[in-house]
Amino acid sequence: MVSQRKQFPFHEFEPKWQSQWLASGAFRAPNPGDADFRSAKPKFYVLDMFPYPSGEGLHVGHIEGYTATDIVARYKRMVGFNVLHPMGWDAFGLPAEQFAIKTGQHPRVTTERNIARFKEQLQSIGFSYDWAREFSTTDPDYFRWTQWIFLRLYNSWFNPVTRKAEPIATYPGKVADDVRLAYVAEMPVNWCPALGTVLANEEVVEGKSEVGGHPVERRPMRQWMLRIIAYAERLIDELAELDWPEGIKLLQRNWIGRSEGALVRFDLPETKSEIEVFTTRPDTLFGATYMVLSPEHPLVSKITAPDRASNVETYRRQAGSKSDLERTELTKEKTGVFTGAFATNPVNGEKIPVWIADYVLMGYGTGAIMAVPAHDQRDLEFAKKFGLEIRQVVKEGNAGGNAAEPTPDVAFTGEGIAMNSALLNGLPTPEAKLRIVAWLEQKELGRATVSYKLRDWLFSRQRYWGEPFPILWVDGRHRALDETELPVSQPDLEDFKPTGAPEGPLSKASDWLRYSEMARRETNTMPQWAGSCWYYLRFCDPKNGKRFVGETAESYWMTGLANSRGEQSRRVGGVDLYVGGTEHAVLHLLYARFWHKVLYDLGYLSTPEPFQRLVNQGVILGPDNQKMSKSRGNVVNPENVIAEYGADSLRLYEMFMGPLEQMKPWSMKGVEGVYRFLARVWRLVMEETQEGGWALSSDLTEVDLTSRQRRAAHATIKKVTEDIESFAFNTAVSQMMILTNEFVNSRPRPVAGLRILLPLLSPFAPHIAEELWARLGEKFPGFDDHASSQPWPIHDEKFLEVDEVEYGVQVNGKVRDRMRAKKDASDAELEECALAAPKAREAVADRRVSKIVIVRGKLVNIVLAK
RNA sequence: GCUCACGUGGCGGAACUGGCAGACGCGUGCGCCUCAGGAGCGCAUGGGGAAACCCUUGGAGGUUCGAAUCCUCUCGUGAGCACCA
Repeated sequence: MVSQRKQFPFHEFEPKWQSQWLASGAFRAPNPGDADFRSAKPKFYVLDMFPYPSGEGLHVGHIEGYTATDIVARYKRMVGFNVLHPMGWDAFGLPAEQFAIKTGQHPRVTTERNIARFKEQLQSIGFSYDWAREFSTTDPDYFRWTQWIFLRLYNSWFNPVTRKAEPIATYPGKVADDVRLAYVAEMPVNWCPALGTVLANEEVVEGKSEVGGHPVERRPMRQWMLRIIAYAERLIDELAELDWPEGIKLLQRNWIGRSEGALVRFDLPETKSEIEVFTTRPDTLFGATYMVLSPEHPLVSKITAPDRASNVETYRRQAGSKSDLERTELTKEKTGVFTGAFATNPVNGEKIPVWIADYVLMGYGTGAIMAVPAHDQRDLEFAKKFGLEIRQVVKEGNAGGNAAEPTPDVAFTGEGIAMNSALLNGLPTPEAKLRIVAWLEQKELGRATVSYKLRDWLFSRQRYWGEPFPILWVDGRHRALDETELPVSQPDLEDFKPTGAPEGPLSKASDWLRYSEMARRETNTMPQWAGSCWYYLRFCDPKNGKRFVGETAESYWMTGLANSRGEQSRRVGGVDLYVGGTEHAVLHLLYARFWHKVLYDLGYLSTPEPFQRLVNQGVILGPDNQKMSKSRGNVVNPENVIAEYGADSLRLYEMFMGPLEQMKPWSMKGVEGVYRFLARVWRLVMEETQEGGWALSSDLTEVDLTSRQRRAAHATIKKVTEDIESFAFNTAVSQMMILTNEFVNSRPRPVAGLRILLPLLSPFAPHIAEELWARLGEKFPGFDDHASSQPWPIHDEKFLEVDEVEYGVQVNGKVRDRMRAKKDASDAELEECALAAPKAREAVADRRVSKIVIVRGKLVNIVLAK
């Protein structure tokens, strides 16, 4: 295609301004202590979820969120804030490592190349980042502190009394290793043979790896874990204070999965053992007719009767070899085997059989349940299959109501009235729960408790391209390296292939591995999430060589938010605005909160939460309304859009498409639409010369705005300001279009209008705003400095007022006519005027008017009698 | 299955706290300008109807002087969870 002459020379001025901003350090954010730091200004920390620099380059989805934050950053600077708006790279991760395995090229090389490309692309869009704060999670100066934070976790425990992390030295018990926040455990984990590594629960989706979709199996292994469960309660409770979308809060709450219930002890006299179960329905204890242990339950071999041992062993082996996928797919039919053991139901002394079945999961509760088939669907299915007793102990309805016939296929799981339950009979479920728990506690057979779905965070990976653990192994015991030995860098390797064993690729570097005669290094590395758990802190003070973040910098940027009017708001967290996709709802956003709370508890931070306000951008679909993917061939490349329409058009279009949070399809026609708008703005100021160049328009004059223009201008100031504050960028753009259309045909064209429009436009389309501002400066005074360093315009309500308002005239709620009325017309005048409107009179005809509703400035509704 | 979110023209979407539905943009039609236009400018554009007028925010009810907005049910789409005891 022959390149068409562009409607305005963006390809000249966009790169020009980009390099000028870069050269002048226009968006540098001074820290407290710097010579140019202005302490009187309020601060604003606006952060993007930093990207993984993939080989694909920047995606239009990245740009949507980044444009939104850039608009806010630029706007906040113009209203007088110190703005921290940084960017960096989350560069440890699988793709670079897999590329290395294929090509033998060191991941560092690929990573550096990708970072360079990403950076160039971001700069070509004119984002106002303070590039002096840039870092990558793979920089030794950065991951040194990631390792340091790991040591804080390793050297801390969660004190249940204070509900806080404390240094391990304060632990009163004997075995510190039992309570460390970072600990080693031998347990069944998600092993992905294809990736040669284990994965966290959060990284496994429907039995497959989130990355690549490879099958994942369960396999017992020795792994590093982080004790995130200790924080489950605070992670739920403290969500309440955050300005996050309710949907994300809900996702986190559900993921953490708090449920209240009771622990109940069942004795097995024959083997002198006891089984503890968790139940949310202690009120149904009288209906417990059997028990089920998870196949992995440690008590299984102890209690199994000799004549059952081989059956049980076979079943355990089968269950153990099943992948998660198989185990969930085979859910239609319940399976299980009887252990031959009997337990005593503590409430009635009955002997009930103990089974094992894979529908009971070791990972939740105690790995054992009491089965109440009448009131639990799964127990019912199991009981029916194996012919176990079903006993109804709750009836539907209120006290005195009839007992519903137990249906054969559907268990009654709702609340109701206890029956067949001795001391509970006649009690409604909530009271029955309290009563039985009190009874159990008194007899020391059980107690009220809270259980969570959240598992501890599996924190080690068998990979090369990640942070090595600052840990040594001596005689089979782990020991922390001293802080002074950080960072621990990966050894150089020729071969990055996973070993397929828990040792991982680092074990191939024998020199590196051998720390001393006795000590060997830990060969696992940290998961990719480690680096993103605290990067927002490092941005406050990225060059600090003495501390992970300097205290002054941290307390300045992470506390003391003020809104645009300088008012302090209630706050708990540090980053004032955090924008990114929903895909991190239960991963990064949960992990980062956890680390942050630990560091806060240990006294390193000033706030208990990392992100005060979170906004999710919606997914951008391809033009065909499908998810963008290479295989569908519907991926929009931002570089092409910039070449064709310019960076300002790209930015503006992404904001104009629709609400930020919403999913929406791409449309090249839509890009052309905003491109035409920017061309119209350009021609407001410039006109074409005979020679085909551009010169200031001869229509431009220093005349007053007409009252209509002034009203439009002030309405635009108001709307754009409010819309930026409320993230309604699409309607802000609409309003600027309206204002521009007001000036298009005005001759002479008042320069004063541009003094308002260009600053409003500059956060959205900074290049054209700067260029036109500079061009106007050649002839008109007052256009000194830059558009982006202008104070934000302030609207004046008095210019918005009109003398006459158009009213809708309704009869019985239907618009029949319209009328004009003075803005301060009295109610009586409005009524009279409405009744006189011809079409309204026709609609009223000879019927009686019962009342007239007046909505000032809007409408008059004539209500007729029935 | 459970939980949550969302359904408005041919399309993306507007509509403050219940107050004139369809702003703005795309597309389309007609006209102007032009050597030319995938440029620009003007007018029109929810549907039906010649018109008066009627209909219209997924569907059905309800509350209200008045509902896209609130309530109940229902259908559809999307997301998350999924044997969680």
